[in-house]
Amino acid sequence: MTTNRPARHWLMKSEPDECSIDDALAAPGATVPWTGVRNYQARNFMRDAMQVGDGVLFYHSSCPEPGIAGIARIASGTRPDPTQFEAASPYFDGASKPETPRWLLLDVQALRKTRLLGLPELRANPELAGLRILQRGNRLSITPVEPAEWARILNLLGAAGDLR
DNA sequence: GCCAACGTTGGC
DNA sequence: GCCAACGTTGGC
Repeated sequence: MTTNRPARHWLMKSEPDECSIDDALAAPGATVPWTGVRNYQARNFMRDAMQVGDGVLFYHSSCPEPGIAGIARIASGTRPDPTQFEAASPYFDGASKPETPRWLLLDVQALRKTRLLGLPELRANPELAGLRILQRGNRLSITPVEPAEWARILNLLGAAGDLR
């Protein structure tokens, strides 16, 4: 309805035990379905704001060295996350019905692995002080990244040349 | 393993 | 609709 796009860049958390940047790169087409989002705010980002081609910072969380581990892109629109209907899945949601799926996913295509840009280094950059991931108590698994933040991070990763 | 912070649930 | 209790997240 509006032509405004609030964000073109995102940070997406993944536990490397579940899906690391290496796992994503090794997947067919380097593309993985982003299963397991069970938070309404994150779901709404996928549903309402994220578009094919948007840039993604691939973040490793809940691991010995949390931080940005790679660059990816949004590779599809949303569709229902099948794991919500699988009783054996840790992501099972018995309250969600196939006629009205509650949870969505989209495909994420890994573009490249980077050096690990860890939290201490992120915090050391005043330009990145506004990063949602650095805010106290932030738990959102998908957060928007401002254009200046994206540019700064790609710079730190030495990837500014070949990726917008 | 700890614990602060947050989201969700459910009784009222 | 309030809010306490509970479960989860995630860095340390």
